[in-house]
Amino acid sequence: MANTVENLVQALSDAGYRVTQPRRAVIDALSRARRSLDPEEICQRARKTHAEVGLATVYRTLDMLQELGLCSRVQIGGKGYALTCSESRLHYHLVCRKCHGIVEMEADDAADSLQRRLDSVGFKSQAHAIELVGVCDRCQ
Amino acid sequence: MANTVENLVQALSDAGYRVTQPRRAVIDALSRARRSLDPEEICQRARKTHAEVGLATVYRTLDMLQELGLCSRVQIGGKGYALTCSESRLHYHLVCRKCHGIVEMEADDAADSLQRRLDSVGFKSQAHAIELVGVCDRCQ
DNA sequence: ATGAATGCAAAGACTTTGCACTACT
DNA sequence: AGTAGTGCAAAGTCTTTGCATTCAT
Repeated sequence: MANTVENLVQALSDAGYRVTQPRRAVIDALSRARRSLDPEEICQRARKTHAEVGLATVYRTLDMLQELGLCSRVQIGGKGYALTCSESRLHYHLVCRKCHGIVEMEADDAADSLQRRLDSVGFKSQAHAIELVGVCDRCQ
Repeated sequence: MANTVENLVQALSDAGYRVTQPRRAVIDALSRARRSLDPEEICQRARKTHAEVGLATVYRTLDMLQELGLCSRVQIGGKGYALTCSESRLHYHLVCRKCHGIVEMEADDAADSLQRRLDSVGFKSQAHAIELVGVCDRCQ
């Protein structure tokens, strides 16, 4: 099941949050992104959909999405970047330290056994994705 | 092969960096920690070993260690936390979002197949560990 | 000896918060 | 209508940087 914009918006609504223009715009910007974006970038892109989007709202929306496990924030060189998952099942995000590009990697049996082991130690992972930061093919 | 304090110091030296008292103190503090620490905490603990350690040096040392893949920085609630690996092979770090405690999880076949897949997409992971942030057994 | 590394303090960057106003439900 | 959500700007944190001095090689 893919996390389309509509699915994300629906999840927001289901969680009892209001579906507002700025939130829609932020989600839209995140979904389109092929790389992880910092809050400033998200704000700029969101403004193309809905002119008035404040940086504070971007931060607030990101917190909300992260709370729901719909996006994650990675730290690259001290700075915070955010990305959404296009898949809702447990999988890997490979984040390039240079270009911030994202490669999503299927979970298959490796992650399944990972999930079983997480259960066995009683650890509740709040994310459906695992971030690996490194250098991608093209940037080496 | 475990990453003892001496191994970490050696790695520093091998990489051409000088082995100074402050750096030793930071490494020592990180190694003893059973949970991820923020820079301020690292600084305070390091001062027990070597009285004069500036926060700036902590940041500089963390950058250095991360560069060498000897420590990683996780983002929890917008704040940056650091942790070292006690193992040098690819494995998982389970970081509790509440107590910041760390559970290290063996890699075994799951991570081995992960490594193979990383190779196949040409992605160079700079970390030997994968961070998973969630809520641990005791904090639920 | 000599240049890398340090501490301090100042500068800079990132994130959160307060408040009057707007707009979902 | 009523309240959650918003933008703005100010406040608060976290991180980096400049520079004279110290210290490892």
